[in-house]
Amino acid sequence: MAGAAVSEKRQSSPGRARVEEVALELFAQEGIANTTLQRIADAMGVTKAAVYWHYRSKEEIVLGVLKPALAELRRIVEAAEQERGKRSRVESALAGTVDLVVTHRRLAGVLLGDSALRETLEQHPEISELLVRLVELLQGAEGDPGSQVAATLYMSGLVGPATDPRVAGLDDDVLREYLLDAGRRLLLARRPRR
Amino acid sequence: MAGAAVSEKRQSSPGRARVEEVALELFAQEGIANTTLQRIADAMGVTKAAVYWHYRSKEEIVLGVLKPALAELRRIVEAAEQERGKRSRVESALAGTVDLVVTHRRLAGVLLGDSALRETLEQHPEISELLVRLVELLQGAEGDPGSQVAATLYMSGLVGPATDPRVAGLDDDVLREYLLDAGRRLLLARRPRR
DNA sequence: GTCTATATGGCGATAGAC
DNA sequence: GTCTATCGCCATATAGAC
Repeated sequence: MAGAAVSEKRQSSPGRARVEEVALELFAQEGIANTTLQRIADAMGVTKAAVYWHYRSKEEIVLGVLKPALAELRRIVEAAEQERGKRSRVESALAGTVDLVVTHRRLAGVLLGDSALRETLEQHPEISELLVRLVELLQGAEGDPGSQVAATLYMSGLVGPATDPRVAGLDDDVLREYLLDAGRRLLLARRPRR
Repeated sequence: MAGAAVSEKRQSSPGRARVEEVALELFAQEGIANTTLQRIADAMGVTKAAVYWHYRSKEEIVLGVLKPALAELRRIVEAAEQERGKRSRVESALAGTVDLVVTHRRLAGVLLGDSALRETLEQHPEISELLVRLVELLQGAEGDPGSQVAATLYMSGLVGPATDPRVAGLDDDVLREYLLDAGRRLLLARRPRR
């Protein structure tokens, strides 16, 4: 605790980085709920108490793991909202989310796949507000039921390509193109009026 | 235990039906992991031990709740496999799964949304084999990566429309049509070759 | 079939020595 | 920063009376 305590830099220490690295791996493999502090500690070769020196709760570990992805998602949403046309906004949000999922598959799988995590995220207004903005972007701001159904199908569906072992072998660039194709058909194709 | 023990009918007693009814409600509202036996018992106005008289484990309750949906899914898969053309098989599997999700939204939400449940289902070969056959049907038997991505996006995406509060107000018939539209665009639209 | 009471175990989290 | 040890809690599951 030499000069580190000065002004409390919050977040990011080398110790935390190591914890979050192995935690992500375990979260992706076995889910958050099944990943006990004991297993994280075992994987690091230390004890629970050593892990807990860096954090005050398990939730803090989870949020630490998710933080980079959420920061990136925020940039994606804000960039998409800068686009002028409706269609451009959808395209931008689509390209951004696909890229995020493809390049961070394990993290995306954790973020999207864990139902218990949703409750946690809803406790954090700045995060759930971000997700609302994302869904609105994907809907194309139409707000008609057809667009809502398509948008929620796409959003919740991303977990499949992120975790399905059958697509795990695809290169990033290949998966990205297939996902963009699928997303465009779902979100941008002309739909019958009702 | 008058004449009920004769030949062990397995499954389905009036007592089990009542348990599974309230269990489904709680599973849908708060997830399987958060639904303790105590809460099921409270909702029924009895004690944990009374609930446990009908079952040997919590997993048996979960499987009991899921059983009707899985039986229906089996009929859907087998019917789709009887269709002759590739496209007909996709159409049939799509219509069947959409109908299942729409008419049993809460049950579908539980079945599709719980990540811990997947591990349980994978322990039962006859169930996971059924899901494999379903994915193959939705892929159109092509097996190319684009079809795999689309199929897994659709499958994992169904949980959204099944649970999203923004579409909860839609009538069954309306939601069914929107989901069929989305599914057709995703699974049946011509895709660029690669 | 339902009850009270308890066994059994794992979890997150803390205390305090080193 | 890491350790040993332990607390407090709540979960599933069981025993046995009624």
